[in-house]
Amino acid sequence: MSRGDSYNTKQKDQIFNIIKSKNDKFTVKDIYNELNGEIGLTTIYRFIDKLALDSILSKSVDNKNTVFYQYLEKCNCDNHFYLKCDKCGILKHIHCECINEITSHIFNEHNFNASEKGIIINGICDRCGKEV
Amino acid sequence: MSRGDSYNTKQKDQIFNIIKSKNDKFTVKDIYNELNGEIGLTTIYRFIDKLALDSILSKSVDNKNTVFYQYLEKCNCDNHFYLKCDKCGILKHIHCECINEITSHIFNEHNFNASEKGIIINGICDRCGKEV
DNA sequence: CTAAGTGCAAAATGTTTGCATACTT
DNA sequence: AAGTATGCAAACATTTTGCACTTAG
Repeated sequence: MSRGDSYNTKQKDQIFNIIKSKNDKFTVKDIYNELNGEIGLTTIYRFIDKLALDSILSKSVDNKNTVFYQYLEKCNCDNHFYLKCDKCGILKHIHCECINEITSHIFNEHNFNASEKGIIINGICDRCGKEV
Repeated sequence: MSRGDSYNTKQKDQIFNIIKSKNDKFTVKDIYNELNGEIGLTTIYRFIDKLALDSILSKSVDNKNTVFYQYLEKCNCDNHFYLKCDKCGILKHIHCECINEITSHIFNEHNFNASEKGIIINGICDRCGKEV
């Protein structure tokens, strides 16, 4: 299981299992709490940092300066991308052919490789759009 | 000049002028330093927070947990969007008709309003793609 | 056996808050 | 005059580091 680390440990497995179980955003503290302090904060920081660096997690800040993460599930298909809400930060996983056109246009015309970690398009999600 | 604040002050003007002069990302400290401590850190935090909340600035964290901002210049044209590099965080302002198709597709088919603050598409920029 | 990972306590950093003062309208 | 904004110092929270110890390969 390539996760950017070299040795497999009980701690990494536990942390990764919790992460996989989340389809919403979470913080380092969330993981720590869910483990009832079984695993040291430092370890969680170190491991999550790696996952984010490997683009297995996305990393953001909200307006209260809370740093949060979200699991980017790798799926087999190539035709997928994410919609990310500027307000609540949620990431929505979308399957659609349309992404191929977008990607190649942007690559050819604008010299930008948008495909590496999956495209994330920012905006305002359904739910937040209804508020205010 | 609508900037999400109510009273106009010398400090806000000074801060906003510096921000407008930057076409690259910056941190709160950067602004503070550029002012040689003329304006208190607290004031800068408070004002920049508002600008970010009003989507006049984009806000992100890098892998070293440094929070940085970038000025989202409003231009008159509707056909513009941003490409944001996942590595260096730079935001590139792009004019292209293509964005209209993308936006309306995503809105109609995926129920997501991507137009509110200008689309930001994440990926790997030209320069960073060549490194590694 | 060696390299890598863990976790504590301490240090460093970044951000927010309370409050008295000053400025805008 | 009333409502905001400022800036300092202090409080707070988050993240990183050093180090001795444990575990994986």
